[in-house]
Amino acid sequence: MRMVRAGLTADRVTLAGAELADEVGLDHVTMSAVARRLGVKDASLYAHVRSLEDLRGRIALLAADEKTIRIAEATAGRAGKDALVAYANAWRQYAHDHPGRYTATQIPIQIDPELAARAAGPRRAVELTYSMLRGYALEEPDLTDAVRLMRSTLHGFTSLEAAGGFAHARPAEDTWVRCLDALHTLLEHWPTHDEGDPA
Amino acid sequence: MRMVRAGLTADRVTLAGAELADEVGLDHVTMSAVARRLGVKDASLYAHVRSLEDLRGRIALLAADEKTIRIAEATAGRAGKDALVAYANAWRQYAHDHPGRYTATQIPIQIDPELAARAAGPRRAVELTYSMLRGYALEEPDLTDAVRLMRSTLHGFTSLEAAGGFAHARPAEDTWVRCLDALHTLLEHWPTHDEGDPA
DNA sequence: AGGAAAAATCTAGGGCTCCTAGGAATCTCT
DNA sequence: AGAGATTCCTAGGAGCCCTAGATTTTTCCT
Repeated sequence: MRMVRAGLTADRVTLAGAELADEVGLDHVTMSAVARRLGVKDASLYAHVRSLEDLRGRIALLAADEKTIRIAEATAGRAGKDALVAYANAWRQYAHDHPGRYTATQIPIQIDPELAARAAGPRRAVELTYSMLRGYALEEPDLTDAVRLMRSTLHGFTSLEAAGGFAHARPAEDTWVRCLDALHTLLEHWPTHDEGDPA
Repeated sequence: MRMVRAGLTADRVTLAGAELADEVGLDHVTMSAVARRLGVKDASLYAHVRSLEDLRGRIALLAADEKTIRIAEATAGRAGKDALVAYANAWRQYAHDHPGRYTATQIPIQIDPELAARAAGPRRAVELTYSMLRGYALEEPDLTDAVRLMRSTLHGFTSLEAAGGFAHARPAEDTWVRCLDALHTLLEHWPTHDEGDPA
C-alpha cells in the first residue's frame, strides 16, 4: 500500500491542536481530533508528543509566546499611558483572536521542565511588563505589586468577557477603556504608603 | 440480592461532584468517579443528572451560590473600605477553600435555563456588589464599570494565584493587601471624565 | 394489608477516547 | 543498493459517557 508521510513534527502537532482549540474549545482538543485534522491515526501522534497532557502544555507555551510577541510589537516605541493602552489592547485582542489558545494559558503549570526552559515566553513577558511600567515612578516592591495588579485585571477582564460574564446592558468595550483610564491614574498615584482613611 | 438504595438526588450528586472537584480538580470529575464515590454504578446517576455537562453546570451554580453567601455574610453591616476588604477576602478565601468549585465558576455559561432561573446566586451576587460599592459616590455608568473592574481584578488575582502565576519572590498575600488599597483609592477618585494627560 | 404505580438502581452494551506494543513502510546516508 | 533510523500503521486493552431495558424497592391507594 502506497504511503505518503504526513511530515509530522511536535510543532506541527501543537499548531494543529492550537487551531482546534480556537475552533472548538480547549477541552474538545483530543488526540483523536488532532489526528483526524492531520489525516493521521491517533497512535501516530505519540511519536512527537508524550500525552494529551503534554500537548496541552505545548499549546499553552505556544500561546504564551505568541501573546508576548504581540504585546512586544504593540508596545515597541511607546511609553506612558500610550504603552499601557497598547499593552492591554494587545493582550485582549489576542484573547479574542485565539480563545482556545488563551484558555490554555490559564491551566496550572505542570509542563515538562526541559520544555519550559526552552521557551523564553514567560520570562520575556515579565520583563516586558516591567519595562512598560517604567514610565511610572514605582520602586520595588510597589513595582511587583503593580505588575501583578495589571496582570490580574487584564486576565480577569478578558477571562470574564470570554465566559460571557458581562451582561449586555453596557458594551464591554466602553467599560474596557474606562478601566484602562482607571489603571493609568492608579499607577500615577500609586498609594506608596497606607494613605487611606480607615472608614 | 438485597439492595439498599443510596438515596441519591440531584443535589447529592452535585455535592459529591463538587467535593471531588476540590480534591482532584474539576476536569477529573467524571461520571464514573462520582459514582464510585457514592458507591453506585455510573448509569445510576443519569436518573438525577442529564449528563456530565449538566453536572458541571450544577457544580458551577452551587459554587456561585456558596460564594455569594460567604460574601454576603462577610460584608453584612460593613461599609466603605471595610466592606470592600471583607468582600474581596471572602472571594479569595472561597477560591482557596474550594479550588475545584471555583474553577467551575469560570466555565462558559451554557446551563439549563430552567435550572439557572431557579438559582438566585448570580443575580444576588450582582446586587451585593452594587450595594457594596454604594459607599463610593459613583453614578451610572461609572458604577457598572467599577463593578466590572472589581470583579475582573478579584477573579484575575485569585485565578492567577491558583494557577501558580505569581513567582515566590514576594508573598502573594502582601501584594493582595496592596491591591485592595489601590482599588479603594481608585474607587474614591474614580476618573469620572477623561482627566488623564495623553502622554 | 394487598397490590398497582412510580421511582431508584442495576446489567448489558455500543461507541469513543487515551495510550502501548510491535510491525510495515519510508527516508537517509554511505 | 543496502543498513539503520524514522515515520506511520494495525491491533488491542482499559476507561469513560450514555442508552435501553430489566429488576428491585418504595409509595400510595383502596
